[in-house]
Amino acid sequence: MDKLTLEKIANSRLMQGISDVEKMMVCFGAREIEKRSGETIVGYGEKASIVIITYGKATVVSEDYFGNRNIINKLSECEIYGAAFVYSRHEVTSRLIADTDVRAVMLDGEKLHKACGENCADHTRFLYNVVKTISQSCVGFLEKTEHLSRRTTREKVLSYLTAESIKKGATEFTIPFSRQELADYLAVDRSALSSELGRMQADGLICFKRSRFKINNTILNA
Amino acid sequence: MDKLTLEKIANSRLMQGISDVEKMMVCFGAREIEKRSGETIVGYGEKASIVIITYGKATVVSEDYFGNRNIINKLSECEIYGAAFVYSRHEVTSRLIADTDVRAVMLDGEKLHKACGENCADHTRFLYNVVKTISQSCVGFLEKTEHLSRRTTREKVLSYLTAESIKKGATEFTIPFSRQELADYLAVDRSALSSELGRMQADGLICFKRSRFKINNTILNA
DNA sequence: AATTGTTGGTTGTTTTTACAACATTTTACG
DNA sequence: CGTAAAATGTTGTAAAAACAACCAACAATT
Repeated sequence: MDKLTLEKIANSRLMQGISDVEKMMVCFGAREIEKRSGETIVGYGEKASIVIITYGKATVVSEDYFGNRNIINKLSECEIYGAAFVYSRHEVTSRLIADTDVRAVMLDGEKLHKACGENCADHTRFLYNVVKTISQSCVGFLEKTEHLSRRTTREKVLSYLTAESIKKGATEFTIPFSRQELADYLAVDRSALSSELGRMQADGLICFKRSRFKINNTILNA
Repeated sequence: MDKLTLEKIANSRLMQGISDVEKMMVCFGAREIEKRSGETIVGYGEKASIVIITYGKATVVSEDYFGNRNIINKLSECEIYGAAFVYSRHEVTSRLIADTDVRAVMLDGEKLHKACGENCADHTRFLYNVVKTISQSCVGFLEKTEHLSRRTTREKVLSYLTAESIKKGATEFTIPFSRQELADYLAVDRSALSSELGRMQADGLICFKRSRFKINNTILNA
């Protein structure tokens, strides 16, 4: 495992405060993988494992039997996928797709359930990091259900954009989605989303160009 | 803390395999509370803590500024609330409401972050239980977003009912929601939900009476 | 610069939903 | 048992979304 890969892994939230990251990789049966843009990194029903993205970007999706795509979230370098499936021992019900060429490290699901037997500080710390990471993604899902629970497209968009604005700490920001992706994230029709965004701009609620948005303070009166 | 309360706590998923539950309660600054039906057990923005329901039932909700209620899930005896907020250190963004008269035990959020210092087996096991429990609720949210992402009321209902059927392992089962609650869970209008359920019954997809549902195998062709 | 593909925007039509108002059934309780 | 209150079902209408088909802008490639 090269220096750079190890560095990316050490930077992931899972490995904060771990003294011997390399040893952990051995413990958890880490193996490096490479995928081309568009390929599936982890598919439905596959053996659960934790994926750490070390290079590139990826999207977590689920699709129903009629091909309706549902975007769950987006992952960048140093971010992880799959922990909730590993530790709940639940079947993998989402799919991880490479947006770009991707390098990643996969930690074996079964090995993650076993401590190293030495009850070492690193394993305890790792478990704590897992708790924190999964909790954060849990709160993230909670936020997404907030958006999805809004009745109109306008309300969904406002809910998402204000949350994003708060996260970025600015009224002007770039979102990580194309139009089609934003539509799939908010579970609305793309063209309907485009129309509504246009109306919202006409109403003075927002300004936007492609994926760059600015929300106006008039938004509070909407 | 009386025998029965302690027993309920020991039965919660958080305490599986813990040898000295009573000592854990001391470590985590457990305090017992009682609420009347309809009262708020934990409100928005309150100090994060883990709540273990020892008697009664409760509902997790969030409301937007215009009073639209969004039901997140329902909790029964031995089930827990709040762990994701505690460990993500995120602000509490949902509200826990008593459906019936409720007795519960609250574990102090700050104390949960500290091990007992003795690096004891019980604390390690507890942390592992936390991981498992939060992972399960994470997967639960994932499932809920599946329902919410469907475009029509019929699809939302089918998605929910088939998931429920699989969970119960039977085609006939009782759901934990009233009509209004199911509507708030699936983010649709109550009367529209009633109509749609009627149409679905007329179409031979389902049979129902109040909260008792039976899904037909014709559902596979829908 | 021309070509091609991708992305975003526009418009009109059909379907679906929200909303409101009311009818019916069930439940709680004096 | 009878009545009130709550829950569920029904219907009609107005609003909103999905859908489809198309156009415009932009990016990448040669």
